[in-house]
Amino acid sequence: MKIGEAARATGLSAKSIRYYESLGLVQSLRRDNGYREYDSAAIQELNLLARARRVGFSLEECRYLVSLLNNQSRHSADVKQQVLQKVAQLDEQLVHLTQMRNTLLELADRCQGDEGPECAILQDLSSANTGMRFTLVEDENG
Amino acid sequence: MKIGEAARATGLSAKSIRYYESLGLVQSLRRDNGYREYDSAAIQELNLLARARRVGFSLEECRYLVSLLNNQSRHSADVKQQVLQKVAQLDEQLVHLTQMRNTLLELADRCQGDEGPECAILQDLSSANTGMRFTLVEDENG
DNA sequence: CTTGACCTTAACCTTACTGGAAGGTTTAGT
DNA sequence: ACTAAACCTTCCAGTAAGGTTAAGGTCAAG
Repeated sequence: MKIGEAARATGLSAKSIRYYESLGLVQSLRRDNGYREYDSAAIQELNLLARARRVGFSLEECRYLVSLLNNQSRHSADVKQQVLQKVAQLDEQLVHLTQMRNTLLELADRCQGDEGPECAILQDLSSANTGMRFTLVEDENG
Repeated sequence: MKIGEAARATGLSAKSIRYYESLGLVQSLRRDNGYREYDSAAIQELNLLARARRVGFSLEECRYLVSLLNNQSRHSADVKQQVLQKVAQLDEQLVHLTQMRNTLLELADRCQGDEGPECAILQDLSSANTGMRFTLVEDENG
């Protein structure tokens, strides 16, 4: 298999495959003309890279997963732990994105959204960020 | 205000402030010794940048928000639309991350997680990804 | 007079690629 | 045999949003 076929087979771009090779994540044989050649074991590795990337693993994490794939004395517990750790990371991200989303919705709710220039959103975002839910008010004895 | 104070006041790093200036997102006056000087209007812009970044706006989107902040004939509807568009983007991301998370949990469920090398996760990830729930079948009339 | 805390610019590192330049190879068609 | 399309090769540059380090100027205190 040449790189273009390998790309179509795995859903990666040829560019990405060369990039992964430059990082030592996969190897390729070479034909006499210099073209890269991929066998079924290489295609397996590329599939792992493609799919692991799609579910959120970084290339360094993929490097570890590929090493496990090629290690016949691996423990499946190590693979599982890596996956569950990634789930925990995604959960953190989800919490963060949800907070951002809710903040934006609260801001949008307080904005008229008309032809006028007064805008609660801009007022809020451009003022000092206390991070507080309540506003400080001046004392009577100032 | 010097850049360090401005940084502490807004929660940005001095480095980021210089970077934003290099992109033309904010301006600064200069003292005789070359130090940057920030007035309250500049601090407002920096606050907008800091907080807009935190809720997910890109620097290019921030550029637009700053231009609205400085445009007295703006329409608050434009600000609101930008915010709601960002909410929609975050919603897309949330869907995507949630799918990734669920895929990973399904994979983890099918893995023993023991000392042995057999691992449903690696098997799944390294095999061809149809990504399909249904398989394409050839037409009778070709 | 020196130390420490500031400030300045410039240049490189990061992640995970994508695009393009400049050129070699193969294949199909005429 | 010639040519054009469709492959392939390497290398260089750029993206977002800064962080890090280097090398040096400025300023206040002790």
